[in-house]
Amino acid sequence: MTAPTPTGERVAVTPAAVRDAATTLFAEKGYHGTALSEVAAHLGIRTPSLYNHMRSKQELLAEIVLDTSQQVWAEFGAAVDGRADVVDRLREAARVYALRHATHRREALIVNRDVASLAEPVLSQVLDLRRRHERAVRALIAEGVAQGRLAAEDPRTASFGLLEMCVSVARWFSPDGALSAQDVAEQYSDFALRVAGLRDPD
Amino acid sequence: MTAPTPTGERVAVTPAAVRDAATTLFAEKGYHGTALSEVAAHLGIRTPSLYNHMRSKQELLAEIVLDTSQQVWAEFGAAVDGRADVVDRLREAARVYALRHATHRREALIVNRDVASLAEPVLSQVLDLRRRHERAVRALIAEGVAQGRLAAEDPRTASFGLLEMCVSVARWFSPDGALSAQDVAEQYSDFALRVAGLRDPD
DNA sequence: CAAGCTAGCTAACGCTCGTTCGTGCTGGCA
DNA sequence: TGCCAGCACGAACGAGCGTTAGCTAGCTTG
Repeated sequence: MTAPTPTGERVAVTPAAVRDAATTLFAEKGYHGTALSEVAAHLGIRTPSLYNHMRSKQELLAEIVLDTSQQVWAEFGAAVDGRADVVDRLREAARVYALRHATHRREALIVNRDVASLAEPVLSQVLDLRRRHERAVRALIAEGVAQGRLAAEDPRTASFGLLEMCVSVARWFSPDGALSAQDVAEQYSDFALRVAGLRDPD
Repeated sequence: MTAPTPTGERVAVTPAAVRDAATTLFAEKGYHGTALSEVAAHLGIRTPSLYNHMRSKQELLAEIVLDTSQQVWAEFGAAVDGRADVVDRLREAARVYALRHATHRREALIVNRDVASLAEPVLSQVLDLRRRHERAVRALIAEGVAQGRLAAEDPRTASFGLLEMCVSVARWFSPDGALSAQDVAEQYSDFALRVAGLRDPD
């Protein structure tokens, strides 16, 4: 059950462990920049042994990206669900999005860098999920503007800026830093509302 | 002087043309995801002929990324130079940065995606330039806060969010869209000041 | 018209990649 | 105790990569 591990690790090699190692390496060096031999070395086994736990390198990428994209969409739904105030909904949507990019840095980096390396049909599914998310945020901003609560002159531009700002958390956040993931998410949800033109911020 | 061009192009093949083709393809599919054979096909020549106009694939990447990074730093200097008001300086710094990401989309995408594929010593130079830029923006924010003109509670977090928001322009902007690069840069410089906590926005 | 440079070409290199195959050890269960 | 499934292994594959070498057609220059 455990690998001989010439590199020191002694964790069980499972499909989840393979995926985790691939996630780390894909995030660090990119999909095309990572060889399966590196994934295998990270687990202390030889390259062909990987195929006892996965079907292909492409499927590894597809799983990581699709799962993450679906979770983003689900979290957005949960964030806005049951909140009446449009500003509250937007704040919470931005907060969970920023929080995810602090707590799931590796997956976020892969989604934003290697989506172009995905094969169909997963590529279309992922792009569709991403589009739905952006449109939903844009609609929130537009609703806030219509109610006079927000002052964004162009909801599309604002939604792009706001979302990508949250994405960028994955590029610098460190769990060892002074700020916790929750702290950062809180700050970024404030930033997001300011970008959307919240009147009289607290 | 002109290539036989089985693919239809008939422009002269020069070092600049090779770099331009590589820029387009690296931006689209990533450094490791692009084969030199594709660059050659894009120019209507065979792969080995590329070596009459370049030294290596790695050097192609290094030139693109280093040049761009240096220009960013130079533009920042020119933007803040001679402006007394700290808010004006920050606004202009954000404006030129956002503008560049609309007008030089391909280069921006490469810098942000493939910097990890750079070899030393260029890697260190690029990271250093990027760090200088971020620190300078952070200092502007801190100065604005000290003067009571801005209300960012953490200049570091704000500078990251603000800069990466501008970077994201490269991911969606289209010169064929309704907004010009200047329009977008204007909007984003407003966003940036709001993120930095500008009091009573116009 | 001869010489020489430019820049294209084909062929070939050494290497690495993702993937497949068949073998053999090993540990849990009947 | 004997069997069977699980899983790591070495060997090998075909393909594609970046790069080099050597050749040649054509333009420029005296």
